[in-house]
Amino acid sequence: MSKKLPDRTNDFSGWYTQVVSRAGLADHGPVKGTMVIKPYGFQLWDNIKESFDAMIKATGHVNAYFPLFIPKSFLAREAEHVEGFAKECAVVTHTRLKADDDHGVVVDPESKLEEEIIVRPTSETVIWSMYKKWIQSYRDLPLLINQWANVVRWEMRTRLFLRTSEFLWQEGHTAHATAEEAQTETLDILELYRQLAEDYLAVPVFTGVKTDSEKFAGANKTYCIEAMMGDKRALQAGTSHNLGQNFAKAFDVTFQTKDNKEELVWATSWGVSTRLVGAVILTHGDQKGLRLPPRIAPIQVVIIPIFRNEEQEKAVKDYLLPLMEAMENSGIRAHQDWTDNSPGFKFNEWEMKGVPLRIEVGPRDVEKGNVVVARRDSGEKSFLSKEEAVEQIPKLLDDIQTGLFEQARQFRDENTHIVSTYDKFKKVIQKGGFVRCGWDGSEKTEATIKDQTKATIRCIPFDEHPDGLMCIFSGDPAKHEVIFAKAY
RNA sequence: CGGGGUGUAGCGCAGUCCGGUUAGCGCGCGUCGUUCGGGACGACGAGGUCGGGAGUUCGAAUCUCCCCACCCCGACCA
Repeated sequence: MSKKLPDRTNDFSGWYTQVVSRAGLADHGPVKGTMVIKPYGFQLWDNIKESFDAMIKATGHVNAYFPLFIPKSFLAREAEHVEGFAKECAVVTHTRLKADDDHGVVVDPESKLEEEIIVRPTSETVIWSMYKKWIQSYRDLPLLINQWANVVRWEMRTRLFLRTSEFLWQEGHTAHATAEEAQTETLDILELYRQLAEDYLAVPVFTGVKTDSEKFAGANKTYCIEAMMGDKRALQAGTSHNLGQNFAKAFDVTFQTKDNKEELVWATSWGVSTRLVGAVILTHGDQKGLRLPPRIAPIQVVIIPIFRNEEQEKAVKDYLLPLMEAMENSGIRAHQDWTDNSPGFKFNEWEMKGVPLRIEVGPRDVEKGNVVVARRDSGEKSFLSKEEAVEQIPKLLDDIQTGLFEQARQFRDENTHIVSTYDKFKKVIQKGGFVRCGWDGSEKTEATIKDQTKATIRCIPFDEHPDGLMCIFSGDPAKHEVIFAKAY
């Protein structure tokens, strides 16, 4: 394995693959398109998960778990939904194997299922089949349930974290008495996603609504957060759907109002996935590897001891004790690396893994009462007294958190262009970047542009100003101001 | 599913065209020693049904046929 990563500007995708592997985040599973999330990668996901879990619990949501298996017929209940997912469903057709003649196994034809079972690509259908039982009165509403689960979508082209056949996510499914309430929920959750992305992952996002062609199959409206990756392509980082009464109709879920009328309930669903880990890598990584935002970093501070003999080793170890204790008391996730690799090797290794702060402690520091503190974001090294270090570390971590966000936002803004001619549009898209421009609202325009440039409408941003704008393609008055980009 | 490619040690590869002793190399791994403030070095060592099957041959990683797997490029997607 070569020591240097592939060049991030020329071979971004090679760079990504290597970072995922060499930072110890994930590996390929034995079945094509599957992913093994390794401990370091899983801690990262866990921290993201814990952060969001706290947010939804604080807003009245509760967790539950619904089955992996869904009757095949359920998917067909909602017309658009089935069309959207049919092509990528794994199907269970048999329930057992039997020994083969030559020491293998074959599917036992006798075990064929009467009704085949699909592996959930998303859980709307099972959940709404249950909601039908649980909802009778307006008193049962709103029903605010989330689940953390795996889902399977049989993808043709996969990449670790960004698109895998099986992935982990959370899916919220809520039921409400009124359309207004459902709409409020949809947007409230989108706001939580924005906070998760920006305040925790330090990934700046555009918020907005999807066009009809890009919306979730079965939704009335899909809202999203869209981020720009280091190669100037867009990544959809989270979606929140207003499902209207589509699933209530499909599963016949009604409730009695206060004045004893029977009405269909209103629904939302929303999800973020392990793709967020990919977003962090693609947003903050640099030529040395990962750079993790402190709030979600599995290890926030790594300590590299330096010594030449047993005497020095002991001196360093003792010297570190109070420092470790102080960090533990302030809730900092610190790790000492006592492996027998050389210090230089460790520096590179932990930089690859993206640990925000590194502390070096050697004989010279012990003698002077110092430590060396190095920032992963800027590479800057400073020599601090031990006491200063204890005091400065939380502040440095905060600095890095906001610094990474600011850096990413600046990069995104520099590469988001307002253009008014299709020529200019094509140039920007080809070079890489986001385009903000007018769109006449027609699906045909959208499809033609996609065909010609590979760029899609990532969203109609909430802060759009379509007045006076012309459509970039047709020249007609714009119905919306939209953001175009090539997407993952 | 179409087009292209690759299967040899944990990983990356050479050897295959032109069959011939004991199948190599780099990284990694193990033991010991010297190192250690930006990817250390030496010595010794472990590790292979050469993707699978059948065939040709005195002899097959190498030639022939069949099968399998995976990767890359085109139509879908969080």
